[in-house]
Amino acid sequence: MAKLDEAGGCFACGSKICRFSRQNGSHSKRRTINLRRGERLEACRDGCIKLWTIVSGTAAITTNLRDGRRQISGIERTGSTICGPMAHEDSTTWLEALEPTEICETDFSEDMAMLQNDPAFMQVLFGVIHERLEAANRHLTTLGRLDSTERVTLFLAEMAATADKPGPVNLPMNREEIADYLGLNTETVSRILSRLRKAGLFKFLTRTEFVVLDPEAVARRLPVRVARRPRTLFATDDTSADPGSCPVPYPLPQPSEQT
Amino acid sequence: MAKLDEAGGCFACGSKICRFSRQNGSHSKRRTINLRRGERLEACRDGCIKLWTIVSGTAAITTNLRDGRRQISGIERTGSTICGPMAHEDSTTWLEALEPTEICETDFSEDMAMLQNDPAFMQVLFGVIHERLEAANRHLTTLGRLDSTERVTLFLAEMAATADKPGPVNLPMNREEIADYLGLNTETVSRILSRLRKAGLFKFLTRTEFVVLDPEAVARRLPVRVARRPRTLFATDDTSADPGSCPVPYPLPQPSEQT
DNA sequence: CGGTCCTTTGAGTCTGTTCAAACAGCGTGG
DNA sequence: CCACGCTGTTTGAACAGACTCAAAGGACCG
Repeated sequence: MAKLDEAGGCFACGSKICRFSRQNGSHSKRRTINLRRGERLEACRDGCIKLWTIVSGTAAITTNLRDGRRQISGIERTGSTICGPMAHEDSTTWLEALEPTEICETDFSEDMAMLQNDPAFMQVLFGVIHERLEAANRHLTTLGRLDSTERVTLFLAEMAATADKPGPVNLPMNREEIADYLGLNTETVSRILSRLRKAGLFKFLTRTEFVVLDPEAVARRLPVRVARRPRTLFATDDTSADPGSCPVPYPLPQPSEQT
Repeated sequence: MAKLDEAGGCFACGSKICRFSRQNGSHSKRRTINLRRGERLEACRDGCIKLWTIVSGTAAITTNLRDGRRQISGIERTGSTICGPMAHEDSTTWLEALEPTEICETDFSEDMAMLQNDPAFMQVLFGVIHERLEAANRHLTTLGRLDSTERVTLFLAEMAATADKPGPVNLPMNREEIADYLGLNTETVSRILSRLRKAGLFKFLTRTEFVVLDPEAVARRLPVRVARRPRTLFATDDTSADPGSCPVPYPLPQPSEQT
């Protein structure tokens, strides 16, 4: 058995999903993958179920249309879990590391027949996918109804809000990747970043590191609230595991506010 | 007990979810709701879990930003099931009927403690939410990377592909609703519809009924494949229930093609 | 027949894209 | 150490697509 922390995840990846993987015997299906920037994980094809949890780093869920256009549908950061089957029939989708990224992969393909009868597992799986749906809907609205300035502003605010550590925010993406996430193009992103910098909202220390100078002004410019990091799957460092919150390893998401 | 059809759904709504609702005793939590155009179902607030299955008609999942901008994140048609907790902290989201719509509501709030230990139920729940995530990601790419002509073309093609019955396609939305779905504005939608009509791709019988004249040309103009109706939850009319496909009521979606 | 609501069409404006060029950072090799 | 080239970024000018504002046209209903 792998060591489990108090919150029910293993120390390797902090996720609450990997504890369902086989730990002993020849079928141990869990492994750690280290990706360098640009390296990809493709969704496997025939009927396998893999889950990836970001242990550290940042990765993009990327879709390519057949004529080369690209859309990043999600930026996944430390602690978030991606559920395998992401390939559409037609366009290609994969997970791509934006910086050196450590991923805990659990392959449930062989165990699926058993696990789909395990309610605890199904609850975790539901939680994972529900979180992604929420994020997708938020981003949908961003692309449909916010103008380019609002998109970039929201993007920076969310990168700041989901940062691992306090202090200057790490921005492990180039202009083209930001553009592909926001449905814009490189030059537009660059122009808007310059404008936001001149407006005194953000300060760029380097091209990949910035500080939010005026959070109130940022919030005032946005017609939506900035999404915070989802309820922490992680029982990281000091904040030692939310104590005995619920009997199941991952609570079914409910429409409650926990502002 | 309610009558079950061969596929495991009840006759009332055809969904495979409602069979988990209590059928007898005082707690029967299933009801049929008839909405007229414009009427809404709000996601309930405090910790309740409701699922809505569209028995007939069309409804839109609609989000309002605080400054009045509106985004329709999904068009839900006969057979699709919506999972309750859709409200963000900030903006308001609801389900709105676009035409007279019959909805089968199942409220699992009281049964949740029990049902979340029922793997069959969790599998269905997973299936429901997974289907919505797929749709959300497709639409995300549409909004991020397709131009207005492509969006409208794709929209019409998908309305045709998901229509209940063959023959002229029913389009139960006005121009503003189409615009809110596609991230455009009313006039743009109208202009593009005119252009597509003149190009001989579609023919409008009335303002809310059209025919796809040239499906090949439509497909050629699009950089993505047109999404078809998801694997039929329904064992409707003649096609009597896909025979013994899998032992569980709803198969776990797998990254398999079934073109 | 008149009124209302939705749609269509036009003219002008603005936002974001395209194309092009200059610039900055950085590693390599002389 | 500096020159060079590569890559990604910034900025500008011209263009195009989508939006705004406005007005006319249709459909429907009392």
